[in-house]
Amino acid sequence: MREYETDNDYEMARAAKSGGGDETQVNASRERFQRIYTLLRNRICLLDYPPGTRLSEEALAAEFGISRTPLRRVLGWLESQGLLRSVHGVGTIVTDVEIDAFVQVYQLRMELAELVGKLSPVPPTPETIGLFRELERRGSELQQKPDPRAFAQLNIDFFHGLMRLTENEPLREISERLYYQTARIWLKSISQMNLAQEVAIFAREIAEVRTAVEIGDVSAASHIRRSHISMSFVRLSNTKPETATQA
Amino acid sequence: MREYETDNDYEMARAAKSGGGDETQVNASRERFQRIYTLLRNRICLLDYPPGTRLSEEALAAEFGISRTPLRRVLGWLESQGLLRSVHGVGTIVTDVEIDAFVQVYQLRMELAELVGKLSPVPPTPETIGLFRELERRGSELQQKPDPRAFAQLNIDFFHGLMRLTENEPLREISERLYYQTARIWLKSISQMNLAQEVAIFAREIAEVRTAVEIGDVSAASHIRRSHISMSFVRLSNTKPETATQA
DNA sequence: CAGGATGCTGTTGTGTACAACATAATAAAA
DNA sequence: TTTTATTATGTTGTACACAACAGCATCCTG
Repeated sequence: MREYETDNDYEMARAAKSGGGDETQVNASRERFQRIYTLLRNRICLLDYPPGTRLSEEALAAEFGISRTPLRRVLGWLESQGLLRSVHGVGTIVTDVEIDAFVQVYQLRMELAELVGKLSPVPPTPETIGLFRELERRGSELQQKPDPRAFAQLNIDFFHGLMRLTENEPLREISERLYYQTARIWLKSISQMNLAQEVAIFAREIAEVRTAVEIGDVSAASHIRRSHISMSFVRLSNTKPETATQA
Repeated sequence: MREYETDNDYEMARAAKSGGGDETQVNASRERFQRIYTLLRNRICLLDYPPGTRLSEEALAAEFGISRTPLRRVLGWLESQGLLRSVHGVGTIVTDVEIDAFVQVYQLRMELAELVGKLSPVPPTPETIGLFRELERRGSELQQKPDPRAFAQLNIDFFHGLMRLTENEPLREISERLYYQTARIWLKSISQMNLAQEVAIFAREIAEVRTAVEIGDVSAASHIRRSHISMSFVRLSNTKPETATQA
């Protein structure tokens, strides 16, 4: 569905820009924006840029072969999503999530997960069912060779798969926003937990959801998801005594 | 609580900028951003800029006495909120909401309204109670002299009052975003309806909510709100045959 | 040696000129 | 007259130079 390459793709962008781009350039511009936006968001929530990291506009602009101006548009969107914060004279800092906000976001995400089954649920297509089977396969694979980063990536893809179960676009946008706000905190905590156990639980969740999707019961899938978000939160709370700080 | 002046306030900003601004200028910059953002958002949802309006970056920049660059930052945020859409070579257009998205947003807003009573409800302070009494007074006043714009402003203030009933900040942000996405569509439709009747119904809603708030029952207030959003949507659907289009 | 002022360095914010683009009016050709 | 090419105009997008700012090291002064 979506590409989450973290390297070698902006190189393509540069080639497309300088090379044989004889199609409409405006679309190329919007696609470039989308690519950089998605790329940076992924780097943030995959902890390539841990909370507190200071990003340099100039360095990023140079990396993507563009000027600071269009890059700042991307950073502005990321800032409006609460992932960055620009401070004059200091830098562009990757935000952290304080404990209170983390709790609130998780509570809200639980409710929204359930709403997926209530608002405009869409009967799963064979393609969607296939996607969840593929996710389940990746889950099994991950159990044999646990890895935090692959775990996080599977979690992201699973989330996007769930978003295909509703046609309510505002719900999707909002769920996505909240997901990306806490995904990195979750990932940061996962490292301090029993990785194998978490992977096993997650694999079971995928399997359960896949079963529900297969018989077309989106509501059941959403309830399964909700309960797992809830339980995941409980486990996180039990193992995470300290949290980060951020103004 | 919040100021929604549509004129004579940016003049203050200019004076503060050129005049005796011997405090930290960075705060002044952020406040300026916030002021212009709020101002433009209000103009959009109060239909000063009806859907389809083409805004000129240069004209707006001149109006606020700044360059296009900082203004574009504001426009970028409004675009990320779905209120604007910039098209290269054409202009910055105020978006419209197609019927499907409108339905989806309303459905979602109903659920979120109920969540206000479930997620981190905050016991109303005397100040909050006073606010709702004031809103109720304005509602009565409005009944004697119905006016679409004053109606819209009261609706906005009432919404912000309701947001004080929860401490869940993400829920507030998201509710606000969805509210401002559909408020102008609601206002546009109100004009074609029985204004006096709508005002009367709204005044009753305020009174009911005020009663619930007064006894500290935030959950009841949220359910009242939910039901009124639902009924408002039904009335809108019955009186609005045609809708606007937007890519 | 301690404390504070001062310059140095790197960062984001702003202004401005120009490029890329879309649209409509206009002129030319069939 | 119709159609097509072209020019004119106004718009947003981009690049770059500079201003404003914060943090830090340095140096001067007591």
